[in-house]
Amino acid sequence: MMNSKEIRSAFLSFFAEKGHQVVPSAPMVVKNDPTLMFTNAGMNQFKDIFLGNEPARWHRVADTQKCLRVSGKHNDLEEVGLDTYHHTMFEMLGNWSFGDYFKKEAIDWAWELLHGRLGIPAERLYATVFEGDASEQLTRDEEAARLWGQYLPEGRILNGNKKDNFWEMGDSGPCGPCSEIHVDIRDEAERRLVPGHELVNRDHPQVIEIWNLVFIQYNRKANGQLETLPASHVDTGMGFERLCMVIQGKKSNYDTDIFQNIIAEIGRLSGRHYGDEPKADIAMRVIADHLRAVSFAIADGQLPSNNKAGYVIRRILRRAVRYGYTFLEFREPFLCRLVEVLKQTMGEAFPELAAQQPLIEKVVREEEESFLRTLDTGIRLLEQLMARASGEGEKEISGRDAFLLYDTYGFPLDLTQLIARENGMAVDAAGFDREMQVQKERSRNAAVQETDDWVEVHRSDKVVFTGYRETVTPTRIARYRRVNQKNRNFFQVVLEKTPFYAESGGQVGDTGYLESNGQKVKVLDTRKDNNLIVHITEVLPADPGAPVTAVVHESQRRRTACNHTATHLLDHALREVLGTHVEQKGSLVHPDYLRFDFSHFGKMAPEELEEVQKQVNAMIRRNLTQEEMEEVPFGEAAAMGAIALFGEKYGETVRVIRFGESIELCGGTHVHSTGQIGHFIILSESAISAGVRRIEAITGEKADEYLREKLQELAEAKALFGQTRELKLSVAALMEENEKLRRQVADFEKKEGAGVKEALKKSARQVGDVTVIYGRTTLGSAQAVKDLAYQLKGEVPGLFLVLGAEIEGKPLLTVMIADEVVKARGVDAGKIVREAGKEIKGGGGGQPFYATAGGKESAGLDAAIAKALTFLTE
RNA sequence: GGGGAUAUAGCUCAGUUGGCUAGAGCGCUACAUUCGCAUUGUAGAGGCCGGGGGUUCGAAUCCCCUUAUCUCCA
Repeated sequence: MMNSKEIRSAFLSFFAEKGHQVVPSAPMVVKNDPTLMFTNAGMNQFKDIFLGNEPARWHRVADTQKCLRVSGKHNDLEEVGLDTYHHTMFEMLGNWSFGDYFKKEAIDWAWELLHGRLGIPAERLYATVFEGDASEQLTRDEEAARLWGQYLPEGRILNGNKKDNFWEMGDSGPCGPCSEIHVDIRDEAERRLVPGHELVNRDHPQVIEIWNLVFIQYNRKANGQLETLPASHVDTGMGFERLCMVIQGKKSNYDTDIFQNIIAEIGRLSGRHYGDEPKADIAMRVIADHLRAVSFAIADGQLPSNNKAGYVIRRILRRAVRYGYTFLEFREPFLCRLVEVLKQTMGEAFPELAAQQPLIEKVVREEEESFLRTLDTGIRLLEQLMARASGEGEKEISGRDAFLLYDTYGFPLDLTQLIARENGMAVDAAGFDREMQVQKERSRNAAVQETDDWVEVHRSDKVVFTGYRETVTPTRIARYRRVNQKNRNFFQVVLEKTPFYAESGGQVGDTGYLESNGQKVKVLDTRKDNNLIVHITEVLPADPGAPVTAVVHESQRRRTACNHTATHLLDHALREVLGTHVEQKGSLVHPDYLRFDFSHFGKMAPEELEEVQKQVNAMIRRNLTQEEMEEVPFGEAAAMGAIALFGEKYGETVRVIRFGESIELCGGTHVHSTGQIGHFIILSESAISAGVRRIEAITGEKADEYLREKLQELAEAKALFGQTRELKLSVAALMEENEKLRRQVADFEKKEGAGVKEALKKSARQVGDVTVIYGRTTLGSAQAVKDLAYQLKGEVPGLFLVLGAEIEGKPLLTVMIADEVVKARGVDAGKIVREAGKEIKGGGGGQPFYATAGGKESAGLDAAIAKALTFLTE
C-alpha cells in the first residue's frame, strides 16, 4: 500500500512526466488582500494569470497547495473533527494549463493517473459533466462527455447543473464548465443495495468528489454576458487527504497515515487508544487536524494574535486545547509536543516545518499556557457565580452570566455546562443563545454600510502611484463613491495618478488634501482596496470633473519615511548583532514612532541593545544613499541577498530598496539618504509572545524632542546642585547626607519633641477621657496636614483633632477622631466637616474617624473650627 | 468593522457606594536557624496604580481622550 508521501510524489512526478513545472506551495497565509485571509484553493496563487494581469511563466504547472478553511458554505470550524472528513488545513493537488492543453489531455491524464497509476478500480469511478443552462444559452458539455465515454459507460457519466458544474471565480472574470470525478468507496454489500450514481453529489460520506477539472473558456463581463476567451485554461483541484483515503482503502481521512502517526502520538501522551471511545476519538481528530493548521500558519509567519488572521489561528489552537482538556484530560501543554511527529510526517514535502520547528514549538507552548490560564480565570469566575447563585437559592446559571464568561473572558459554554453539572447546577442555554443573538444583531448592524455605485468621472485603466518621487501631483478624479456607515457619510475617491501611499506593509496611509478650483478637501486616510488606492474624504470637490492637485501632508510623510528606513536599518543591525535567525514578524511604521517585532529567543541584553542602536546610528551618519530598483525579477533579488518576509507571496518582479548592506524587498516610502533620519533611539524592548520580541523606537524630530527633554531634565537636576560636574556623585552624596540627617532628625524629634506636632500636643485639653486638640497650622500641603493628623492619631490616645489650614489660598478643615471616641460618643467626622464646612462656604466628607472639607472663604476658618468643636460637647 | 473587559511591586493578583499614609502570595536582599543545603523565622528593599486631560475638599477608584493586551461577534 502506498503511503501518503508516495502518493503525493506520484501525483507530482506524473505531471512532471507530462511536461509540467512542479512549483512549491504558496504560503497558506494571504497578505495585503482584504478579501481573503488564507489560501482556500489551489488556484489562488494563479489568480493574476487567469485575470490576465500577469503573463504565465510556464504553460503547464502542477503543485500541492496548503489551504485553510474555517468558514464558508461547506465548512465551519466547530464542525471539524465531529465527522471523519472535514478539515481546517488540507492539501490541494492541482495541475494547470495556461493557454496550453485543454479538455482532452486533462481528462485523459486524470484517468491515466487515477485508474492506471494509482489503481482505483474503474467501476468505482463516476464523472459529472455540465448539463447546460438555457438562461445562459449554454449547451451540455458534449466534448467532456465524449472524452469520458472512452473510459466510462454512459451510466456513470452524470449531468450536473450550473451550481455544481459551472465554475466562476467571482461576479465577473474567467469561468467555465467543470467536470468532477467522484469515487464510491462503500462496501460491496451496500453498493449492491443502492447504486452509486444515486448518491453522487448527495453528501454521502463514502460517495465523494475527489477531483474537479475546471475548463476555463469564458469571461463573465460586468453586465453578466459571457464572451469566449481567446485562450482557454485548465484548473484542477484534488483533495490530497481524500485521495489517500481512497487509495489506502480507508473510510475516513483520519485513518490514513497522514493523521494516524499524529493520532498514535496523541494516544501515547494521553494514555488512550483511538477507536475506544467516540468522544475521545473526536478530540483526537480535532487535535490532529488543528495541529497541522496551527503549525503551518506559524511556519508561514502568521503568529497567533488578538485580531484578524492571527486570531483565527489562536482560536483553532484553543479549540484543540479545549478538546484535549475536556475529553483527554490534558492539564499541561501537549500540542507543542506533537510538532515533532508532524514534522516527521510532512517535513519532507514542506521543509518550512523543519526550518521553523523551534519557533513553532515555543509559540504553541506559550499559547497553550496562556489559554490554560484563561481557563483558570474562567473557572474561578464561574465558581463565584455559582456560589452567588446558590446563595440566592438558584439552581441555574443564568444565560447572561454564561454569556459573560464566554463573551468577555473567552470561557467556552461547554466547559461552563460541564462544571455546572459537576456542581449539581444547570445552565440556561436558551438565555445564552438569546444573548448571542443580540451580539450578532449588533455586529451586523454595525457592519451595515451602504455603498453607492462608483461614479466614473474620467475613465482610467491603471492608477499610477507617484509617491516614490513626489508629494504633490496634478491629476483628476477617476471615480468616486459615497459610503454611509452609521449615519456618517464619507467618500472613497480614486485618482488617475496619486502621490498618496495606501496603508500597506505596516506603513500607515498618507493624509493630506486635494485642491480643486481653490477648494481644499481633506484626505483623512488612504487605503488599498483590490489594488486600488482609495482616498477617504468627508466631502467631494464642488466640481468632481475639474483637475485636482493631490497634496500629501509633507512633514508627516517625511517623518514616516524616516521611521520606515530606520526599520530597515534596525532589521539589518539586529541580524548583525543577534544573528540571522532574526526575522521580521510584524512591523508598524507611524509618523511618530516605529515598532518592530522579530523572532529571537530571550531578552536582549542591555549591551546588545546599545550595540544595535549604535550600528543604526552609524549607518545614519554614513549618509547611505537610497538605491531603488523596481521590477527586479524575484530570483535576482534573492541572489542579491535581499531580505524577504517569511511566508510572504511576492510577484514575479519585486521592488528592492537598498541602503548600504541593508537590502530588502519593500513597497514603502523611504528617505533619499539615511542622514535625513538624524537620530535613532530605542525606547523599549519587550516580549510579545514566546520567541518574539518587540522594539519600539523613534527617529528624527521625535528623537530630538526626546533628547531635549532628557537633557533639560538633567540640566535642571544639575542646576539644583549649582552646576555640579558629577551629578551621580552629587546625588549619592546627597542621599547619604539625607539619610544621616533623617536619622538625626528622628533622634532630635524623639529627644526634643519639638515642631508643630509637639506644639499641638501641648495645646491639648482634656475633656473627660477625650483629648481635644485644635488650631491653625501653617503647613503648606494637603498631604502634610493629612500626615500630621495620622501621626497624632497614632500618638495621642482619645484624640479629637480639628485643624484649619490654608492651602494655596483656599481653606482646608481637617477632623481626626480616635476610634474609641467615635465608638463611645457616636460622633462622625464626616458629619462634622459637612456642617462646619458651611462656615468656609465649602463641603467635604470622609469616614467617621477622618474627614476633610475644603471651601472658598478662608476668613471663616476660625468659625469653622469653633463649630466643629461644638460637636464634641453635644 | 462593532461589543465586552483588563492595565496596581520582578511574577500572579486583592483593593467595597470615591475616604485606613496602596496590600497579599511567590520571588529578591540581609540576618538568625544549619557543618553546608533545603526548610523555617525575623527584618528590609522594591509602586508617578499604562500615558494625557478633567470632575472633587479628596481619585488606583468617576468622566473624556490615548496606547497596549485579552475576548466575543461580523
